[in-house]
Amino acid sequence: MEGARWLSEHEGRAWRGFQEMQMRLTAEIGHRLSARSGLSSQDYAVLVMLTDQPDGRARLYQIADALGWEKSRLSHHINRMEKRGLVSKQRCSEDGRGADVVVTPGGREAIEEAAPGHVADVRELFVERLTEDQLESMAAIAEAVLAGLDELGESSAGDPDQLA
Amino acid sequence: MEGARWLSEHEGRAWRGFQEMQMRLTAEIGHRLSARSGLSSQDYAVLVMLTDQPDGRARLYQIADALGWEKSRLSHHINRMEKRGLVSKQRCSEDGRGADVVVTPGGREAIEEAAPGHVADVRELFVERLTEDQLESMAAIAEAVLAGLDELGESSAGDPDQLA
DNA sequence: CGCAGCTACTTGAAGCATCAACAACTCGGG
DNA sequence: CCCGAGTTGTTGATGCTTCAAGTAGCTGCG
Repeated sequence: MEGARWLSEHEGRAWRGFQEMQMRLTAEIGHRLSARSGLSSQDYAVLVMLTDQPDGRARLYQIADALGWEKSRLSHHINRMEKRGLVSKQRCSEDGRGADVVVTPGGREAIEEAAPGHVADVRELFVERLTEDQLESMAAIAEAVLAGLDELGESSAGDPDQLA
Repeated sequence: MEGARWLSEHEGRAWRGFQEMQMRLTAEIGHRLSARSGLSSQDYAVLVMLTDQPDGRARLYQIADALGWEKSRLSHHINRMEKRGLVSKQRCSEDGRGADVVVTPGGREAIEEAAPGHVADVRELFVERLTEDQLESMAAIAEAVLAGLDELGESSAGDPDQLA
């Protein structure tokens, strides 16, 4: 604890504030979502991604990329969603190893029912709490931090090991 | 999707930015922490809380309150940390049902070794990416949102169900 | 005292996330 | 054509989180 520069009062307030907001806000919003619709935030994210596609279908790797998830996590999750009838999987034309994921009518209904309430929660707990300037700031802050994260894996390809 | 007011471009940028920043930043920082020190963010949070106490000890419910965790989660987690030698549990004087959690020397060493690198990561990936004004904004934003969340459970006690 | 109800913590089951290993396929060079 | 290398997805083990139920000790009221 000697050599490193600690966080100043100012910096600490921002960082701890971010952390606590992050935990409590996502917890509350996720809890409300699943209480009302039976969908977890993860289910919701997958369904949004799929219903954004014109044909309601996407390859696993496309979903994983869009959501920033690991392949294995998605594979497990899609299996669970399939058991609940929200999506179905089909061996892919064109590429014999791949699989297409398709929203089922039930999945579409679930998200269409869930979305308005979810947006209302985001409004109530986040958007309405902030001024125009603060919303603008939040977007800029996220952009700056994400740009920093993007720089990391940039030089030597993807994110794995970096071997020289 | 009809009755509810959707998010404007402006609002959506702030919300989605927050979400993505949240996911990627906490993932990266947590990953670095555990790669270097073998401590998860959760371990780290528990150890910080304990080493903040003058005697390095606290009751389970105090830790749970400070961290905003559920009792059961903490109980499981402390058991795992105990197996790894980071903390130890003692039946409590003064209250026969309770248990005190105490940092072990090993736990203290682990966090003292982990802290400088962790702070450096927070600096590199968060603090240094932002201007003074943005740090100030971030703190104010968190405060505003957290105040909103605090109002929720305020009227009829804790956070459970709300029955009237 | 006796008992109801509270608080503090534990437990077990089920779902979810992560990691490492693997199987199946495609693609490009010889 | 064949082989090696990369891509796509699956699987199983392990650890973590949540939920509901349970145990044990405290507190207060008749």
